[in-house]
Amino acid sequence: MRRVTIKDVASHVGVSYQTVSRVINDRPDVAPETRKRVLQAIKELGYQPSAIARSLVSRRSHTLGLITADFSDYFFTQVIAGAEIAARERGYFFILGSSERKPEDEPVYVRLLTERQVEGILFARPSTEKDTSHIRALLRQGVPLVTTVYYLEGEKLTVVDVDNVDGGQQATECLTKSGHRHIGLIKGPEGWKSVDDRTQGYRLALDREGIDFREGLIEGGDWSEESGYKAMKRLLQKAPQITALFAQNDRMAIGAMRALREAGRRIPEDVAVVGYDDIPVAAYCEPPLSTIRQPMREVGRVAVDLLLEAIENPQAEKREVLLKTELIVRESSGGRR
Amino acid sequence: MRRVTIKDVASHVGVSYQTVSRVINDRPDVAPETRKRVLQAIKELGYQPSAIARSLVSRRSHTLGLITADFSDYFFTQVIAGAEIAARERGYFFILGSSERKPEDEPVYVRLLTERQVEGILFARPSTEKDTSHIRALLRQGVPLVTTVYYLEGEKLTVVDVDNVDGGQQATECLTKSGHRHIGLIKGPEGWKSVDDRTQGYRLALDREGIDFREGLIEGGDWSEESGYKAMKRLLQKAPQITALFAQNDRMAIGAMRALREAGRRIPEDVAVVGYDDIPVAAYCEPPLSTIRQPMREVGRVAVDLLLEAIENPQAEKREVLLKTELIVRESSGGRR
DNA sequence: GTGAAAGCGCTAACAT
DNA sequence: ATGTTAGCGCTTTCAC
Repeated sequence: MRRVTIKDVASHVGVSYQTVSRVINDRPDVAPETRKRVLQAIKELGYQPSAIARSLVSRRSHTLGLITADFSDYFFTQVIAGAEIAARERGYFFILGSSERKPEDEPVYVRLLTERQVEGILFARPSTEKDTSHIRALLRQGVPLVTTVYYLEGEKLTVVDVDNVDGGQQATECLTKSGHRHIGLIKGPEGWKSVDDRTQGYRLALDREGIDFREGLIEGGDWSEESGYKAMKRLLQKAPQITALFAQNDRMAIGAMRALREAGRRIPEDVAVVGYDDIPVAAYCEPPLSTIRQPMREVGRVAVDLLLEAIENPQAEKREVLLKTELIVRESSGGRR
Repeated sequence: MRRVTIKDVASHVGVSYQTVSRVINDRPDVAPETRKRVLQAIKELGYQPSAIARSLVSRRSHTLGLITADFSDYFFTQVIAGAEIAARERGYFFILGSSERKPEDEPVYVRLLTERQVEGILFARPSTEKDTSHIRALLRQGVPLVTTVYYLEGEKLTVVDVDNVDGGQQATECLTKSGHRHIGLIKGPEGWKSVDDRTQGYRLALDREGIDFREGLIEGGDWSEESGYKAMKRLLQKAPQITALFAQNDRMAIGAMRALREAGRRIPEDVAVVGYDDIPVAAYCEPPLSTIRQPMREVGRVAVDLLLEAIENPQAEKREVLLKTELIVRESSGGRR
């Protein structure tokens, strides 16, 4: 069962196959009558042009590579959704090259992606890579490249990120403004820039109120509910005086709220809580979780815009785009005290 | 900045480019010394074979198409993650062809996918399509095709699904076994086979205990927390006697639990609740949610296995594979009454 | 063991 | 307006 090719169409109509090419590419120089017959034959034979053959000659694959690490992560999943839609609107497709659970394989996927002639690569994963030489190699080769929330030391990259300093500050201010002075912090894992940024925002908000930044009020988790739960337990142990908590993502906030309930602390009366992300369940937690909403899909969309821009104009200046967050006040943060 | 081709390598070494081809394809007939020099040149020049050119001549793209509808859906996201890993292990890549929010565009993406010479297509989306003619066309053309949880009337498909009848029965039995006789049901949206199946399981479990199946205990949602919340409110209105609830996914269960709390019903003392999916937050709800765990990643993995099987052997018999669910008992379902 | 020739399906110049 | 020639980067005969 051979595929129908341009030549089959041509001989069926009785013209040269180049004429068929003209028709499918909507070129002007072809008689209306001929065009009609060609179109008819295309339909009859069920002809579909081969994108591969086209790519070979045009040297444009209209394909983008996507490197991701974790499909369970709500943030990146949404980024990918936004990116996918944006790419499709512009006539591009994504090839999936995830490296879930095996960051050490990433260089391999990147190579496979470039072998497939992707015109650019989007890195939609956190900055937890050890080996970055393959990325530097890409940069040297001039492969268009955009990352989301991922920076590379000593290299200028085009990255789309969320203003996490501001976000962390918004979250914390929501608490300080209610009069809280002992505000616990549950950080995300080491090595994430967003963690450092949100922490800095936390610090700025405290400073503004003249509250000391104290390590004793800080614990860390790995973004999971369970880690938030455990961090909160430790925090309750070492800093029982806290009256508020900023958890750097909603999942940890939810785990922390469970620990608080188990410890008999009421939310928000005894301990006010603010999360980060605004995942769908946040509004239905007990109590509904105040949080910071991030424009995740927008991140993906902008990333694709910049990637296509870089493809069009490879020597364009690399730049960093920061998107704003929004504070969503629900019940867990309490009112004014 | 031209790409380095096989010919560049050849002339650099001083051999014909066919010899280089032999080396990169690990063919035997090449002198060890020549091979070494070629390999050396490949490294020096940074040569990468063009997968596109290779595909053109070999007529194998080693690419699979992925049709999906919603990256926010935990189930399908996990299926995709499992599928992606399985595909990569077998040397295949996925091209993303989602049709999020625009099911009417699906035929277009399918066409674009086949133009890209995908060797097979995985449909990882629910069965809510109106227009199915493009899928029937694919079937007629003999394009290898596997779906997850999607059936097509009047066509024999290879589909990987979860045994939702059994799952619904497990969920409901967990409630009947505790002595509940007035068990409410919050269904997912119309048109989903999983909804019908879970409902049938609910019915079977009731039958087994000699409990009447009553429409008055049933409400429907759209899978979201909010819809579960509203459905529960309606249910409380029309069937205040219920002492238990089976919500067909966790997100609706979480919404329902909020409605129950607001109505002053304790969980599980007044109303026991069981969900479906075992999403990550389920264990950290208030109270922790009993639920049915589905082997989502396994679904993706098996789907890819079957797809590659169909590619190898196009006339292989189509078949349906049903994976088992697992009841996860936490607090929301209560103990024995 | 290696090279020459042909061709995968298509586009793009150049003829006519 | 249409056909001819060449070539994209590679694999695969078939010679030598």
